[in-house]
Amino acid sequence: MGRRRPGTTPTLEEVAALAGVGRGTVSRVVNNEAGVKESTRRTVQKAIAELGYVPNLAARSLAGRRADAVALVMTERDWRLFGEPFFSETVRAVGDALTDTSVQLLLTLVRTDGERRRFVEYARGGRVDGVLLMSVRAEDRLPDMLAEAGLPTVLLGRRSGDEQITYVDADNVGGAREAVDHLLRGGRRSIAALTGPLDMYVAQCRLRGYRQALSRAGLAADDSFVVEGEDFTEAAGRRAMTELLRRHPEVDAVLAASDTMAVGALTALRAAGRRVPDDVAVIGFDDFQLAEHTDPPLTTVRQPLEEIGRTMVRLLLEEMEQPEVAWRHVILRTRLVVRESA
Amino acid sequence: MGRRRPGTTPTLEEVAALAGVGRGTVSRVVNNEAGVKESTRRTVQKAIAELGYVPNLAARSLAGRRADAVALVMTERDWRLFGEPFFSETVRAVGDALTDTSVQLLLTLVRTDGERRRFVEYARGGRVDGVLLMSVRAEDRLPDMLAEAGLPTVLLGRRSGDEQITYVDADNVGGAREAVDHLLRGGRRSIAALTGPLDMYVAQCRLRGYRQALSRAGLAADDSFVVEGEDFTEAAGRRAMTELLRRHPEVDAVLAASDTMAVGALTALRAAGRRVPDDVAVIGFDDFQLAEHTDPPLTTVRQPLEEIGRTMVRLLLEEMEQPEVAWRHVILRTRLVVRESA
DNA sequence: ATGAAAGCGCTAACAC
DNA sequence: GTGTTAGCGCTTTCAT
Repeated sequence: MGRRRPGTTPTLEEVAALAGVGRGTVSRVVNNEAGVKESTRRTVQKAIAELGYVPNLAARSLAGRRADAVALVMTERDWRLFGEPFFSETVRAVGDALTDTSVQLLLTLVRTDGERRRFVEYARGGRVDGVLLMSVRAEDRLPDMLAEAGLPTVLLGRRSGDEQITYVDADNVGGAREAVDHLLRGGRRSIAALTGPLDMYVAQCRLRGYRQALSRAGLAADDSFVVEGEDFTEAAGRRAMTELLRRHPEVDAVLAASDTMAVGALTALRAAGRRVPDDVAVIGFDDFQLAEHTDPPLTTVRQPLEEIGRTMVRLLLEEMEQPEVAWRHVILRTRLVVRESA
Repeated sequence: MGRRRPGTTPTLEEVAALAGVGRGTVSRVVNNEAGVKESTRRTVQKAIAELGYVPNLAARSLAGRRADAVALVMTERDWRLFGEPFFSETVRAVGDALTDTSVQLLLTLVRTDGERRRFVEYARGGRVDGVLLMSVRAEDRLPDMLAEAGLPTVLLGRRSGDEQITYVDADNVGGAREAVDHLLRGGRRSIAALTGPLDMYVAQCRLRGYRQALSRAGLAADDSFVVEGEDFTEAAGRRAMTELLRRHPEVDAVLAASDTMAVGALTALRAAGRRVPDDVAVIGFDDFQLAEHTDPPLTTVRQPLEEIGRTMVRLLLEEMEQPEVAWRHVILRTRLVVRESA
């Protein structure tokens, strides 16, 4: 709408008049529906081109069809995190999954409660057909507000063990367990975990996998080998590793809750004069550029972000078609990417 | 609208019925218009709350009002760049500038021509009131397509010297000149420039500033001291610096076209056994975390991103009100942030 | 101050 | 096949 000069945007009706057909026919042509004589179709298309007609999307949604747009929402107080590879990779994956559709992807960043309210109004207002949410904290009510409004909603990750909304998640428990198994096989015995903030379910899961691996190997649990990071950043990893070295100088392996944390851990280890990986092995969860550009290269637990994005989109589109399904959960396998220094 | 169960979303009419007033009155209350008796207003508000009424935005836009949304578009083939601090900082700045409005910010990423087309349809379809564009290449027609459609459009940066669309830009020429002046004052004489891709106007401007400073100081221009990077990334900076050292081992100062490039240059310099800044001084354009976390800290030419974002939003909102203005240009001053090692 | 009525541009159901 | 018609939910005159 804006203040577009009236007349600038021709309507369906004007196209119909120029083509000498009814509005219904034009509508059919525009929406590529079958059942229009080829010759009329061409006449209409010429009229459309001549007038530079573009459908008014507001009218279209109002008339009962879909908005042809979905929102991908990031709920982070700190927008700098939005520069993290995890986010940009996810956005890319979701965008890729939508390229062949006519669905417009709308990225929205929700920081405050005010923005939360505004977004709910926007979404409930029927401007999107569905919502994808990433990085949702356990206490965030946004997903419930959307779901209650009857909006198809899909989460990346879950807020707790009994999430009542459709989500796609990586097998964080299994991934962490596998990583620790790998360390154990390598002969490591003093294995520590630098976790993410434990009010996030994803961090809890990874910690659980770590503990499972140790207990299955018959090793005693020692929580002094677990240090909680305040977030998943490099700085948090550095601080956590420093604290860990203070407690346990004898540590010979570390599982970090993210690849950025792992890089932070490396820094702290080097500052303490430790050699990696001969002296201390480091495995990071997640796997982006950072892990590749690290020297020595990090072994990582890779999340299938590409597939996570694709799956989220698939579930969302399906949910838009079949509202009778209450919710579904999909867990994707992680993959251990071993990078041993030569 | 999705497949929202009918009746889930009450309409204005139902609110009016419950409150025992006309639809017009409810509309006025919802939009906070004056001229409604305080008692009626309260009655209506109670009905709204009771029904959980939320205005249908499609209907609202259709009825002639604004969409109450603006899009911030990134046109980058490579979405990884979207993780660059320049982008996230700009997004943050624009978001901040919009927090106190009822305007929803929609971030969209446009990579291919297909996505370009889809976005234009979306925007022309009246789902946004205006468009902010960042990182537009010289040959990109998207801004023109939008402007021709009568959509208020504001660019961050310009595509050429005679941009015919409203834009906000930093004083790239002045910033580069100031940086080189600073190097000259420090006694440097063999000053090189690692530029961005020269098909981008911003890169041309920074190169021009570099040349101006040298020529004003009476130094001969020597283009073998200029190396063009393929983009603004760290890798490009590393490669450009390596090439430069091959050509001119005697170089004693470098102006890099971005802070990430500057970091890349540092790496290359160190690999070549050069000491920074005693031996070679480095100044980066732009200024984010990287510059701070670099050792030694980089001197940088800081762009006022906060103010750029604010100004873009202001211009866009104004343009939405006054379509009679053809276009406006705003250039903001940069600031040299000197960080000398102790 | 408030109700009634006329669209906004489109889709979909129904006639022909 | 194609034209006609009835809304979708809201804003906005225009009466009252």
